Amino acid sequence: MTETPAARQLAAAAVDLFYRQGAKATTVREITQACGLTAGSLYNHFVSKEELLYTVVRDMHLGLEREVERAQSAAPDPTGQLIAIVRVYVDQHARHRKSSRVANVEYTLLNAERRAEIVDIRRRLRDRLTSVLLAGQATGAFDLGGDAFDGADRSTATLVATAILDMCVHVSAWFHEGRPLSTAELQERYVLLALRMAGS
Amino acid sequence: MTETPAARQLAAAAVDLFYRQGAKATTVREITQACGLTAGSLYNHFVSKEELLYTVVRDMHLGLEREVERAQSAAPDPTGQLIAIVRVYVDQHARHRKSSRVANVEYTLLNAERRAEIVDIRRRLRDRLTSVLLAGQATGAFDLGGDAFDGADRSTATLVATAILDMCVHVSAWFHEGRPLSTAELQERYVLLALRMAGS
DNA sequence: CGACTGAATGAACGCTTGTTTACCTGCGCG
DNA sequence: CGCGCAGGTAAACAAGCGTTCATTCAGTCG
Repeated sequence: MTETPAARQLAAAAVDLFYRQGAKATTVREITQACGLTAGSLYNHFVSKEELLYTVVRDMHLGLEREVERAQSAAPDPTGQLIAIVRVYVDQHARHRKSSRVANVEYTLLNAERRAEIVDIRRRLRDRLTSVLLAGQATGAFDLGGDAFDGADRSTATLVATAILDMCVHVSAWFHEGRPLSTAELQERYVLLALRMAGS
Repeated sequence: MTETPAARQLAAAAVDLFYRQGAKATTVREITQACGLTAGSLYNHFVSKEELLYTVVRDMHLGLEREVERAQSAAPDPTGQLIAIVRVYVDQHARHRKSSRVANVEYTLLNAERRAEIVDIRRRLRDRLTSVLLAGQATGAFDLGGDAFDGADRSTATLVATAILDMCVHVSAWFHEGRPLSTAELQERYVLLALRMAGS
């Protein structure tokens, strides 16, 4: 129920307002007014305000997952995959700062079914990094610092994965291009931090 | 305008609801109903709903700052101070999960003046860790991994401080005592991660 | 040309919101 | 003992909310 230019413009205006005020604090009238329309017009393009929020949140999560898959599959070993995943996360959350922030903060306001779908994508993304960390630990490329004699501790790997992703995701809360870092510089610094966290 | 038991009870109910639904999505009637009161009663204890949110957010931030100061001043050197700060952050965000999450997410909804006050506390907290990292780099205890020949790069230290705090703050989004980690175990794991990030 | 369609409109809907008001009540204290 | 008052109530308030609706209008196509 999307894909027309008008729908895209409404979604873009919504992202901007959601980012600045929060989704619940943003009214349908504000969104449509930003596009030079009146309130009722929104319902020619979205069945409800919640569906509009849903498409924004879902598109961002699916886009992120797609980029992560692409980058990871091009990397040869766990170290390269960790680097690739961190680069994609930082890039997405820095370059699409507003939609990323909205997606990460406001998805909790979706109804149970839709929220479950988003939570599932987020779990898949985290599990993907967890597996990379475990693979690297198995080859000796990483040292996750769990209890020494417990070779492949998945809960330790999950914890490190969570910490790495939390750090990357939060970039969307404060980053501004070129103040004082470029996106590329930020990527390289965060790659270094992630490698250190993994004990590389 | 706070400090009576009734005001505290209202604040506690508000934290719980804000945590689950967001502050803007929570109504005055829901908050008072949770305390067995009617809507009007809230105004015997708070001048507005926004002031209630403000006291919740401010109390959490001031409490965190107080604990950080206390822990840091008891530590002898930069390494000990970094460990102390991370322990406090993890402890507070794990043990007071709901109020921490509300404070970190919903402070953006406050009016300009109050938001500026909160942003200031957050900046002070981050600057404190930045200084610890710089001190540790000066003594050779840390290696922050900035450009090698630029001995005391404050922007690099700020970036590492931001990454460490973001990781700790986000604990409030997912932690549940004993699943599978206790607060104490989580503290030690995050201390290890932070030390690695600082190049200790 | 004339029928059809997608999209915008403005008015209205019913409901909920935060807040105010006028009134009531029970407890502590001079 | 009776008075004051902190703290409760129900009811009302205007404003604002998301959403619906009948209608209009501009293109498109056979």
